[in-house]
Formats: sequence, structure tokens, C-alpha cells
Amino acid sequence: MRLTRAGEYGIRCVQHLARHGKGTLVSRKEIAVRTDVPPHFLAKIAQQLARAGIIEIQQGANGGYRLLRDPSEITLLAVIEAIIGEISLNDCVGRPESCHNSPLCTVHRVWNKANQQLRATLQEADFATLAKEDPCCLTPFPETAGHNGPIGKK
Amino acid sequence: MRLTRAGEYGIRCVQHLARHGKGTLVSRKEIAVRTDVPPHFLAKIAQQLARAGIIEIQQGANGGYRLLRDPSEITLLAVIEAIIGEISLNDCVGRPESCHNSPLCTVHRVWNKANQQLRATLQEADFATLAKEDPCCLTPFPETAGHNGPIGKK
DNA sequence: CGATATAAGACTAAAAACATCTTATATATC
DNA sequence: GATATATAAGATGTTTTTAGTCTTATATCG
Ligand code: SF4
Ligand code: SF4
Repeated sequence: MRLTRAGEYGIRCVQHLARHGKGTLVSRKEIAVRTDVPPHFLAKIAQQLARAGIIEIQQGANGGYRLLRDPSEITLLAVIEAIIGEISLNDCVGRPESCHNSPLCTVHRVWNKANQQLRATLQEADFATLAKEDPCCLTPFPETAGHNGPIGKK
Repeated sequence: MRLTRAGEYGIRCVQHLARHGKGTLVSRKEIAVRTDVPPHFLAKIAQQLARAGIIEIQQGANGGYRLLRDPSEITLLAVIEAIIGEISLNDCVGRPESCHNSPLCTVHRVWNKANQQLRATLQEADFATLAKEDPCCLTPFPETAGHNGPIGKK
């Protein structure tokens, strides 16, 4: 297992959407800027989240992404695994057949246990709870706030 | 965090040495053959284990490796971290300064917790316990058994 | 000394991660 | 309907990491 950048970015994306609540449309640009993720990269990640049924993508002018479920129904585990696939600390955890020794291997059992524990911990964390303690103050985003002039940048 | 091949091989190496017990000299070749690890790769891994004080390397003819500690004193965690460095599930766990958001981030806290839990689980597993339930029957290795002719191969 | 074994690190190949770019398509607004 | 804007989809490119090999040097036994 390895939490890649894509995985981390996916979490940030859902986290930001969760701040706006279920169903609210948020532009890719806003998410990208606010969570510090390369916009084109975010597009890819969003597609994976959409395939997993976590978000919905709206195309066209004034398009963007929206959460399909309530933040309390979305876990860290679901978001991570939507992007990097099922967590597997060692090859033999996800594919026991990759090591002929796995049926007898006592180390294998430790990995299995650790893996299960890790997934459980990540499953316990839902985005409603995460947001509750989150001190993030959601200041208006330029585009959303109704004027187009750049603020600060340039 | 990511258990690399080197990490997995390191565990196999220590596991094999543990079967022979603390202090017993075992040739690199035997370990490599028995645990299915490329010999030159094993050399590298052994050096890391030696630096971490887990094994001792004996050079010269009839050289090899030996465990410095009792198997019960060696944990999975120690071996893994000797090779891949301290376990860190996400960048921000090992280096909080890598994300300016880490002091406030609620996701960060979940990672910290999960990381701590994982390390604890791997620390609980020592090689004496692992070997106890290990059904491996240690048949004599050709070189060790006192004759030099190749068996089976070629 | 000579045979054998590891040390140490350079080197290479392959894979994965990370990111960008291009072309196509969908939608709102005029 | 035309146009501008936003995402879709996937090809492409760059960089980093992993995995493994090779070469030269050194240590030890007999
Ligand atoms: S030796 Fe054990 S821990 Fe290692 S890959 Fe095989 S089954 Fe997994
Ligand atoms: S946003 Fe939170 S979880 Fe993600 S890298 Fe920063 S501190 Fe870690």
C-alpha cells in the first residue's frame, strides 16, 4: 500500500466538497485552487471518484463537481480505495497466490491483521466528523462571490 | 509507506536466520537460495540489517551472516524499518512540515493514529513467536551438509 | 599464496508516480 | 444557433523509485 499524491488529492477534493455540503456544485477550478491540486490532475481524480459513485460531474459552462452522498456517509477508506485501489500493505495480502508460501507463512498472517486494522481505522473516519473539528473558515471564492477580477494573484 | 521487495526480502532473511538461532553463521548463498532472494540483492539488504545491529556479517571464505540478538528480541517492525526507514503512511505523518495545513488538519490526525497502530502491530510480532507456529522443516542445505556437488540444479 | 566469500558502490532496466497536453464533447448564455 | 466556457478522455512526457546486476576491492580460511 502506498498513499499516492492522487490519493491525498482525492481526499482534499472530497473534503472541500463536504464543506459545501451534499449536492452543492463546486467548480473544478475552485477546488483545485483551494486545495492546492493541479487542475488537470484533479480532473482525472474526479473521474475516479465519479466512477465510485462518490461525486457527480457536471459538464459544460459553469460545470463542476457535487457530492452524491452526505458527508457522514463517506469514509476516508472509500475515497482512498476509489483512487488507489484496495489497500494492501504487502503483495501477498491482496494476492496470496503471488507467494507460494502464503498458506503457511506466519508473517503473512501479521500482514493480514495489520491490513484489516488499518482499513477499519480509515473506515471509521467519515467526512462529517472530520469537518466538525475542522477549523477551516470557508471564505468566499472570487468566482463564486460574483466578480471576476483576480484578487491578489498578478 | 510501502513495503518494498527489499523489505520483504529482509524479513525472509531474518526469518531464515532465526530458524538457525542466534549466533549461528549461515552463508549468504544458503539464505538466498532458501528464501528465494537474488544473492547480490541480499548482500545489500544484509548491510542495512548489519548497520541496524540486527545481524553481523562475516567476511572471507566460509563467511556469512549471523543474528546478533535472540529471535524473541527482534520484531517485524525493527527489520522493516531498518530497510525502508520509519513507516509513514502519508508524507505528512513523517514530515508534518511537508504540508502547511498539518497543524490544523483533521485528516492528518487520522493518519497519525493509523500509523501508530500499524507500527504497534508490527512491533508486537517477534521472530521467536513467528517461528513457533512456522511449520517450516529445515532440511539440510547441500553446502552445509558436507558435500559440494550440486544437487538437482544442472 | 590462492580459492572463496562478502563489501561497497556504480550502473542499468523497468515500473510507477506525477503531471501536462490535446482533442472532443457538453452546457449556459447571448 | 453561435460562442464561450467547462469538463471528458486519454495520449504523452518527465521524474523518481524500485529492482536487480556488475565490477572492483577486501577479508578469511586452509
Ligand atoms: S513470505 Fe510470507 S509475508 Fe512474505 S510474501 Fe510470502 S506469504 Fe507474504
Ligand atoms: S491536507 Fe492534511 S492529510 Fe493531507 S497532507 Fe496536509 S496535513 Fe496531511
